[in-house]
Amino acid sequence: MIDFQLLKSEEGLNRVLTSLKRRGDESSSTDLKTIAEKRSATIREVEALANERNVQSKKLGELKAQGKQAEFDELREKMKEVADRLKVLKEQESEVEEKFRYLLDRLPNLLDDKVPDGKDETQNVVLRTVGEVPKFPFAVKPHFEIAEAHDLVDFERGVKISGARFYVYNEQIAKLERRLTNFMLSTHERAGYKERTIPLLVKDECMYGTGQFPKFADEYYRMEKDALSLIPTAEVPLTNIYADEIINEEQLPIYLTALTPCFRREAGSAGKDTRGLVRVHQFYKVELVKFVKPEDSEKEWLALTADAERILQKLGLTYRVVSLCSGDMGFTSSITYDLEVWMPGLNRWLEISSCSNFKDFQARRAKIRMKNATTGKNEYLHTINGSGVAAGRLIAALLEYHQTAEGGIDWPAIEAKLNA
RNA sequence: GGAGCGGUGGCUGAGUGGUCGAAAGCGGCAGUUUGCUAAACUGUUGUACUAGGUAACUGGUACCGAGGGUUCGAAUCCCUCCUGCUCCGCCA
Repeated sequence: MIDFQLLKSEEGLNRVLTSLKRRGDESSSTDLKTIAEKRSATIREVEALANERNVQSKKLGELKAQGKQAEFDELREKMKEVADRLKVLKEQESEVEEKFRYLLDRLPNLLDDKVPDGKDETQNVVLRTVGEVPKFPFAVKPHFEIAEAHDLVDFERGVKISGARFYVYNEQIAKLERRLTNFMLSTHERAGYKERTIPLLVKDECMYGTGQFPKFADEYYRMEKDALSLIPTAEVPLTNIYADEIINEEQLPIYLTALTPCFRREAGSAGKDTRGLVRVHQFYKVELVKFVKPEDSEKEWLALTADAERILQKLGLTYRVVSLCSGDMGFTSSITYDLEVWMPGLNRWLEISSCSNFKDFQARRAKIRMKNATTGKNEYLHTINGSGVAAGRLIAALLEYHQTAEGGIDWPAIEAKLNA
C-alpha cells in the first residue's frame, strides 16, 4: 500500500490522484482525503477520552487503597458514563477505520515517473529487441500442432483429469522441462540468487502482503476449508519469507529464487489462447525476488531484468524488452519491464517474464523493514521481482524455434543450447 | 484425529484485577576504568498510531498469540479461534 501520510498534504494527494489518473483508474479516490481526515479526528477524540479514563481509573485505585469508600463510589459512577461514551466512540472509530482500510487496500501503487503514458497494452513502449526474427524456409507451425502431431503433450487427457487448460507432458517434454528448470536455477545461482523451496499453499495475509488480495481474489484458487490459496507465483511465499521482520541494513541486498508450479484461475480470459501452452491453469516458473535498500532499487531492478534476459539469450531466443505503459501496469508495481519472446509459430510476441519494481508498496503491506545502519531507524525496504522465466511458455517457444521442415523437433539443437 | 501442557519485549523468563510497557538475567548501544583486548561498573535499549516541533525530541493512545466479553480499571477473569510442544492413533 502507499504511504497514507501522503493523503494529508495537498501535494501528496495530488501525486496519488495523478498516478491514479494515469492508470485510468476511476475509483473513488477523492473520498480518500475526507475519510483520512475523519479518521484522524475520530482517533483524536477517542484518545482524549481514553486518557481521561486511564487517569481517573488510576485515581480510583488510589482511593480504594486509602479506604476512601464514599469518594470511590462517587467517582466510579461518573466513570461509568465515560466508559459508555468511550464505547460508542470506539465503534465509530472502527467504522471509519474500516472504510479507510477498504479504500487504501484497493489503491494501486504510485507510478514511477519513467512509466510511459498510455491507455492499454497497445501503447506499451518497446525499448529494445534482442536477436533477429527467425526466418524458416517452410511454413512454420504453432507449438501445439507440433506437440499434438508427435504426441509430446497430451491435451485431451489433461482435460479428462482436470478440465480445460490442463495438460499432460509426455516423456520428452517432461524431461525437457526438468532440464530447463534446472538450467535456469543454476544460471541464477551463479548470479547470486539463493534457492528456496517454499509452501505452495499460503495464508490470506501472504496474498494480501504481495497485493493479490483483496482486490483480485477471484483470480486465484483458494481452499475454503483451510483458508489457504494456491500460489499464482513464487513471488508470494518468497516475498513473505521476510514478512513482519526487520532486517539489518548490512544484510541487504538479499536475492532469492525458487522453482514452483503456479496456479491461476484465468477468470475473465474465456476464449483467449484456448489452444496450447500459453494460457493454462498450472505451470512451472522460476521466480527471482530481491530485497534491497530504497536507494538501490532502480539499479537492482534493471539488474534483475538482465538476469531474466540472460536465460533467453543463452537459449538463443529472440525477444524484446517492453516498458509497460501507465494503463497496462499491474496494481502493485511502480514500474515494469516485460520480456516478450518472438513466437514464430504463433507469429506474435509473447510475454515470458515480467520484471517489476514495487518500491515500498509490498514492504508496507507485508511489513518488511530494514534497520538503517546510520540512523538506527526502521524503514521499509524495496522489493523487486521477475520471472526467470515461465517454463511452459519457454517450452512452447523452444518447440516453435526448433521445428523442422518435416514437422518434427530438432532435439540435438535444443540440447546443444542447454549444454553451451 | 484423541489426551495433556503452553503462547509475555531481540532472547531466556517472572508476573492471577489497580501506580505493569511490564521484574530479573542475557544480548545490543553509549560511557567510566584500562598500554590493548577482556572483565568490572554506570547509564540506555520495543513497535505502531496520534498531537506539537525544521529537527533532536516531547506529550497521548494502543499493543503481553488473534478476536470478542466482563469491569471505573485486564498481561491477569470469561468465550471463540489460531498456534507450539509432548504422548497416543493413523499415513507416508
